[in-house]
Amino acid sequence: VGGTTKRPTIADVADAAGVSKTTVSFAFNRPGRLAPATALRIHDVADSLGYRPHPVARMLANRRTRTIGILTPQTLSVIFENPHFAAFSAGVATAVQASGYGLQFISPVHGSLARGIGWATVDGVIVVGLSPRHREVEHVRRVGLPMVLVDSAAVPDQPSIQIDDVGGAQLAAEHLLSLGHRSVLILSFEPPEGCGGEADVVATRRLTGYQAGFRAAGLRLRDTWVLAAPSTIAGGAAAFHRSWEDGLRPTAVLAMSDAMAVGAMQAAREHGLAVPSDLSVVGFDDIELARFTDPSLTTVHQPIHRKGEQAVEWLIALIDGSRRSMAGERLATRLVVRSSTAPALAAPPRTERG
Amino acid sequence: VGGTTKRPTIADVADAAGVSKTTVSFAFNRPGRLAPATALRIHDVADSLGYRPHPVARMLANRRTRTIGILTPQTLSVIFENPHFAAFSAGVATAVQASGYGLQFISPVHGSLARGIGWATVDGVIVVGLSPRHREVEHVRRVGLPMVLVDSAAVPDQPSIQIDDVGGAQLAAEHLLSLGHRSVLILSFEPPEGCGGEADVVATRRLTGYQAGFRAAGLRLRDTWVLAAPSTIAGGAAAFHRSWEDGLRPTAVLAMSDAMAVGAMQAAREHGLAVPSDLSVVGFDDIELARFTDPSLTTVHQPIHRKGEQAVEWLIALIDGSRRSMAGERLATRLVVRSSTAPALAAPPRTERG
DNA sequence: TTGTAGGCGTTATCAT
DNA sequence: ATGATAACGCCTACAA
Repeated sequence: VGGTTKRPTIADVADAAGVSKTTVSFAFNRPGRLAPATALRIHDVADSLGYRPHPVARMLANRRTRTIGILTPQTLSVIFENPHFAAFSAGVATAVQASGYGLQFISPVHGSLARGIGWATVDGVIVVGLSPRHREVEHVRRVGLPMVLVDSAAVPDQPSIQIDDVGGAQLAAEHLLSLGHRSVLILSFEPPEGCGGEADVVATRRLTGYQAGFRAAGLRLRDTWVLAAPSTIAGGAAAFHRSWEDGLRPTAVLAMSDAMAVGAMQAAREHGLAVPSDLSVVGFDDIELARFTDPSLTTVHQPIHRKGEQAVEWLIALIDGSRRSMAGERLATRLVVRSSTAPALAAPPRTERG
Repeated sequence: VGGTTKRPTIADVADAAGVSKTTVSFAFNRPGRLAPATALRIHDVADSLGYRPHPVARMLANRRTRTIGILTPQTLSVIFENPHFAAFSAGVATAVQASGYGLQFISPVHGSLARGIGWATVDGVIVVGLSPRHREVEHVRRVGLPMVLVDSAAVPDQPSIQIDDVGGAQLAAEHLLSLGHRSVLILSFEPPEGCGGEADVVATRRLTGYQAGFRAAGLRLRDTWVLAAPSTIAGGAAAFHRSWEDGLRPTAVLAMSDAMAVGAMQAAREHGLAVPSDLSVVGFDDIELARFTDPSLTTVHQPIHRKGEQAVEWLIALIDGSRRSMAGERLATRLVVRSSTAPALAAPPRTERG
């Protein structure tokens, strides 16, 4: 129970075993190059001393950390509570683990992402939800850190995972319109904090898709029926309540995330509305929960898990310098019709007040 | 543009600015000790060169990483999809970020946690769901890495966050029994993989609590009515289906996690059962979703977020050597009665077959 | 206010 | 099969 004795180093082991540091290093990293007996003895000595190679020193000498980072502008705590991000992280984690890499979450330190990056020991980063022209993205590029963009916008010469937000959103809108809905409330993401007024690219694309759907039906979106909220269950619920108090009486909701959609369904119930007979709801993402709500949620499926895996694969290719085909065909989205949508009532209430 | 040019070092900056390495270092770490003009000039030069201090070298010289690790026996991917773990991580992340630390997830490399630890650059670890006598825990202790145990068992001289699993489970059981239920299906965690046959301590404690509740009512658990499943929505659903096919006809379900409870509710609906009139369901954890299911879920609340924060606080105290009061009063649990439980029907079906 | 020199613990190169 | 020595990039007494 030595307490705070100094941590043994490779030199201590070398001394105790009567060999050189090189030999000890070999015992751990290239056991094949050593006489079996020597290797064994060294490991015994190391164990008895409680020695293990110092990871940081190892990284410095190797000039690689075998760790990749996930970079987001949001606070870590909101991230884990966001089902979409959690699922994405799961995809990333799967690929990372398969490649024998470590995973680090990089978030703003004292509000500064740059500072966070400055302390992160990673070989490359996956950047989520940041515009390619964002300050911090430029920073990473200048620093020369390998990087893959996700949920961002496409720029040439910059690997980025694209998904078909516009197409998916359009399908969602068309579905609702074809069911006869004309009073549609749109629940949009709130622009992420600390983003310097930059419009959230994903929200913009999805809105564009909704618009396209409306236009195809000869209609157009009304600004009053677009509400921004945090992409959470509570956020969606609050937004729906707000719209109700403002006198809006939608027959359908188009939510940019499943979390918001679930919140809207919950809020609707509290106002005595039945889903889908009184109110249809369409989400986005197709998180696991969407199959398990009551009624199950009609939503736009995107390959969240795959998105994470592909980001890692590309990033590691970038790190290894093995420039593989990073041709950016965008990942497809598709509408999944479940039980939260139904035809609009014959005479949908069109009033905007009372 | 430059492609693969060598990364600039502190020496390059020193040369370009016509000062010594020390001065450059001061410019970054102790700006106060420098003439303002000098500091400014150095920063300019550094920027134009694209220099940033190398995090790994920094760690080596400082002998601290300013990063803490979360250690779990599970695959990272299952972890993020588990709402309870996600919420716990959020709590950890909150505290970590407030302390200016980084966060790293450590998971088995090639099936070995020890190998994962060997490569992790952390000042200390939070160990989740591992028995104090687990091989890997012993390993961490021997290595002398500061450590806080969570969802584990209490041992003297080892900081660990305790929550009142037994008491909470007992409350849940008593609630159901007092409503007249006698045919109760228990959904238990599956023992985590790679745990070497070691019983999962949390599951054991909760089962003990259920038992205590039954005993207090003069009853006892029947083994046939305890089913193990993965702690997920799908796992809970599958388990309920299985029990139904086995001819079990419970009037109530006692699930060790909210995820499993939600799954059971979903499965019950598919068998034409209404919750709570035909089947009462009680969960455990009180995740955010529990308030938003339909019907909302009666469950045992535990302070998940707080659990994460406290783990970090203690760990950092350990790292800093500021031995604060780590007196282990266990965090309280309490029953939250919502809408998923109701009195049992007058004549509960007691048959175990058909 | 700034510079000199040694150390942090490891791996890699090149001998022997 | 093993060893001496020089990186790796930074920090920090201590000296000037």
